[in-house]
Amino acid sequence: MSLGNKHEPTQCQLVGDVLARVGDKWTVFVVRLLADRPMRFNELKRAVDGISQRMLTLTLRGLERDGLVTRTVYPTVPPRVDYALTDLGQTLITMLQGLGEWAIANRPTIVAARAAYDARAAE
Amino acid sequence: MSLGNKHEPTQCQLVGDVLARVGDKWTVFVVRLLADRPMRFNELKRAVDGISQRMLTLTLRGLERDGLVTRTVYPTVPPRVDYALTDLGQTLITMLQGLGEWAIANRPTIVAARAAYDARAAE
DNA sequence: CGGTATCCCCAGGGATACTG
DNA sequence: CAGTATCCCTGGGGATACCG
Repeated sequence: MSLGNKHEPTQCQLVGDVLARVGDKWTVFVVRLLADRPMRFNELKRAVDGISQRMLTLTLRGLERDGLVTRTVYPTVPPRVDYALTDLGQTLITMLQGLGEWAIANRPTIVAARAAYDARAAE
Repeated sequence: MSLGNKHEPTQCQLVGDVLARVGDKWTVFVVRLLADRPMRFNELKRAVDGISQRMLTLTLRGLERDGLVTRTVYPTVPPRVDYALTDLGQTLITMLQGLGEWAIANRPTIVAARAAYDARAAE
C-alpha cells in the first residue's frame, strides 16, 4: 500500500475535512437541535440564536449534501419542510458528545492558561 | 443551578469553542506532528506542507496561549526554539484520534452522498 | 413558509521583506 | 534560526430585498 497515493488522503487530512465540515460557525448548533427531533426551517431559525436565513440555508444544504441530514418537503399550502438527522448524522452526535465532555473537563485549565498567557503578554 | 446563566456557556458553545480552536486550517497538522516528539520551528515548517511562516507562528502562539503547547527557547547562537505538547495537548490528541476513526469509517458514505447530491443538482 | 439573489464588510490567511 | 511587519486578496457570513 502506498502512503503517498494522492487518492488516499492522510488521516490528518481526513480529520481536517471533518473539522472543516463540522467546525463552521453554525453546524454544531443545528445538529444538536436535530438530535432531539426533526424540525422545520423557521423553527430552527428561531431556535438557533443569531443565525441568518442565508446561513441556515447554507448550513442545512451542506449537511444534506454530506448525507448527515434529510430534507423532506410536504407539498401543502403553506409549504412545510422538515429537516432530520440521518443515521450517519446520529453517529456524528456521538463524536460531538465526546468533544463536549473534553471541553467541559478541560475548560478551566484552558481559561487559566489563557489568563496566564495574556498576563505575561501585557506586562 | 441556572442553565440560562451567562457565565456558564452551554455545551453547544463549548463544543463550538473547541472546534474553533482546533478546526482552523493548520492546528491539526501541527498537533499531530508534536504528538510524536518536540520539534523546532523550521522543522515544523518543513514538515507541514504548504504552511507559511506567518501562519505557523500564529498557530503555535494560539496553541501556546491555550496551554496545549509549550515554547522553550535555548539562548544559543543561532537561537533554538522547541515546541512540545503539554499533558492537555496529549489529551486533545485522543479526541482527534476518535475523530480520525470516525472520518475513516464514514468517508465512503459521505463521498457517495455528495456524489448523489451533486448528480441530482446537475440534472 | 421557506427559501434565492444581491450587496457589502471584514477576518483568515498567503507572499514578501526585514530583524535580533 | 526564528521570528515580525506589511500588503493584499479571497471567501465566510450578515443585512436586505424579492419570489413561489
